[in-house]
This record gives sequence, structure tokens and C-alpha cells, in this order.
Amino acid sequence: MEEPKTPSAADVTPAERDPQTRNRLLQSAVHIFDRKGYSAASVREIAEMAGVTKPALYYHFGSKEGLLITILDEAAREFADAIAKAVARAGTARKRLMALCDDVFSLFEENIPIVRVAHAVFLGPVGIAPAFDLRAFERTWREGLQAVIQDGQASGEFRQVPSVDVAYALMGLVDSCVERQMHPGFDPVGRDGLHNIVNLLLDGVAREQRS
Amino acid sequence: MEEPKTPSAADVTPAERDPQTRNRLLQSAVHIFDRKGYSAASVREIAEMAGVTKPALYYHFGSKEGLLITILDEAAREFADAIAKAVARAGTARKRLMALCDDVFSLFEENIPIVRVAHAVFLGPVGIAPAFDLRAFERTWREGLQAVIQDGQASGEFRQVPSVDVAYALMGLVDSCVERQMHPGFDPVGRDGLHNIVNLLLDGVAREQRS
DNA sequence: GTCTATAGCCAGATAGAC
DNA sequence: GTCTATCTGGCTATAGAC
Repeated sequence: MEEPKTPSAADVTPAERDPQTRNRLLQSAVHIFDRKGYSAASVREIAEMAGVTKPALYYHFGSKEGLLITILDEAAREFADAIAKAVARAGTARKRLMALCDDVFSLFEENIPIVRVAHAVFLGPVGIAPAFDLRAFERTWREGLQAVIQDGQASGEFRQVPSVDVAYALMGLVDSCVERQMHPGFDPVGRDGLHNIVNLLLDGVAREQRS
Repeated sequence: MEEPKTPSAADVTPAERDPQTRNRLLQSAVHIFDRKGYSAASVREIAEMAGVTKPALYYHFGSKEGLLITILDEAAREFADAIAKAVARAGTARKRLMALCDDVFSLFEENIPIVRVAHAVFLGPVGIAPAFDLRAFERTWREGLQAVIQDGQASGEFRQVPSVDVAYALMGLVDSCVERQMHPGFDPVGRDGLHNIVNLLLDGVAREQRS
């Protein structure tokens, strides 16, 4: 529903001249939610960091919770897309599995603040989480892993163990590496550490496989 | 510094008659910190649930943060003790490793609310965590695992891989099972699931060990 | 769409009686 | 040790001008 006349710098509205107000608010909010936690973060501080005032925030997002949900929702969608793409790869099942773990690790590593916010919300009070679906992302990831695992079993590369167990194990391993990367108190294991640990799961620790 | 006279019901002070005020406050606080998160929890609500008033809380703990630190501190000590005990076991390295993971899983499972509070604080804002040391617990656990792993390597039961990698992997696996148990949104894997997954790490997924 | 100004509420913490 | 009563301040959210 745009006006048909040729646009010129003189007659665009302020909103069109600065469509970044919304984005700046989102960025500031992620940063402050991350550092102080959702409840302890104040909308005053978020608006201040974005260089606007509180009513601008309420105009765009309706409430503090609306702001959080917008952040989580957009992130969940982007992550699910990224994982769906990461599943399609060529090579041996082992290589594909490693690449998938690697991609997810990178995805998290490049988005640490928002991952921390999502994590905190998911572990936190129950009132907010239902409004958005982190499990969709979890399902995408698990199904991607299982697909590759089952390919490896069909080709005889992997043993015939329940693929869901392997998927859970890998998710746990990647998650724990990400958590070490995210939190300053831990010694990070990094991508190499993840590599070693995933290989460990594939090759096993015991000298001889049991039964 | 106790008085030498024989104690009788008549001359104990109110504090000695009801030493439970402090404990009730601790219990209520864990419950409310868990459900609402530390910041969103109010001292009014905690005191109310404990059946006392706010000044009683401030008398015992000095501040809301003091209350949280007391909770985390006592929990960290108890957990470290429990893990230290769980390390000493008999049997094959495999059995001992499994038993250790099992014990830690049970320890967490039986203390879900406080584990969630500790987890949230540790992943949450940076301002509070330094006052107490969750890493001491982490170190105890890792060293316990490594001790058993190295025993298994010395006896030839395990392959010669870096024990710290195996320890990190096991910690990640147990943690992820605990998280699934803790949070309502996940399908819990339970103790059997943990068993399967740990065995998977020991035996490996690949049909043939690489290189 | 963005502002100034303010309403209305509830938080953490304390004074002082008992 | 525990209470009643209260202080002080920041919080979310909105009204209304521009």
C-alpha cells in the first residue's frame, strides 16, 4: 500500500528514514537480558542503550515480555532454518555427523548472547516459555541427527543401536561444549575439544566392545 | 560457651524453641527462587510462605542475596561431599564409572529444585556467582571421574585416550540427562536412558574403531 | 513514531517496640 | 528473634502533545 509517487529524501517519514529503531531495541535488549537476566533488566536501560525512549519501545513491542518473545521467536526460526540446511551434506556418515555437530556448535558460538538468553528463559520461570517453542528447534536438531545416524546404520558404518540414544548423546555432548564456551567460569573446550569428544563417542572408550 | 546449668524446657529462648524459622526460610526461598527466578522472587513472598515476616528474614540472612548465597553454599558443600563418597567403589572400571554417573544423577534428581536454582544462577547474571564457588563441585566431579578412568586405562580395560576428554564427555552426558529430567518441556530419559547413553560412550557407535 | 511527564505500584530494607 | 509500621526508590506502563 505504498504511494505511487517517486520517493525522494524530502518526503519519507521519520520511521522510513530510521527503520533501525526497532532493530536497535532488539540488539540492546538481547545484550541487557543476557547480562542482567530478563527480570532484572529494565526497559529504561534498554531504551537508553538503543538511544530512544521508553514509549518507542512500547510502540514497537507492546510490553517488556513482547520484546523478549519477539527476540526468542525470531531466533528460534533462524536456528531451525540453519540446522535444516546443515543436515544436507555429502560424505561418510561419520563425516556428516561430525560436520552437523560442528555446524550447530558454530551456530551457537556465533550467537552466544541470544543462546544464553534463550537458555536462561527455558530454565527459568514457567510463565514465559509456553509463548514460544524452543522444542521445535530441539526436534529439528534431533531428527537431523537421527537421519544421518540411520544412514550410517543402513550402510553398515554404524552398529545397530537405537538412533535416538545416539542423538541424545550427541546433543548432550554438543550442548555441554557450548555451555563451556558460553560461560566465563569454565575452561572452554573449543571446536577441537568437541571433535575429540564426538570421536570418542563414535569409537568408544572401552578396549573391547561389550556383548 | 554454653551455660553449665542443666537445661530445662522452661528457660530456653524462643530461638532455641523454634530453630526452624531459619530452615523454613531456606526451604521457601529455594522453592520460590526456583519457580520465579532469583530477581523476580520477592522477599515478601518468601517470608509469607515460611510463615514469618520480612525482618525475620533480614535478621537471619542480612539480605536477599545473603539468603541465596547461603543456599548455594550449603548445597555446594553437600554435593561435593556426596560425590567424594561416590568415587570410592569396588568392581571393574566400567562398573565403577557407571555407578559414579548413577550416583550423581540420583543426587541431582533428588534435589531438582536446588539444582535448578544453582544452574540458573550459574548461567545467569555475573554479579552473584563470584560470591560462591560452583566450580569446586565441578572439579570434584571431574577428578573423581578421571581417577576411575585412569584406573581403567592402567588395567587395560580402557583405551589410551586423554582421560580429561572422557571425563568431559561423561559430565556432558549426565548433565544433559539431568536437564531433561529437570525441565517439564523435555521427554525425560530417566536412569535407564542414562545407562544406555553411558554404555554407548564406552562401547562406541562405529562398527570399527578408527585408526 | 517519537517524545515529555506522570500515574500507580511494589520492591528491598530498616527503626524501634516487645 | 520476631514483630508492626514505614521509608525510599525504581519499576512497568500510559496519556497526550507534536
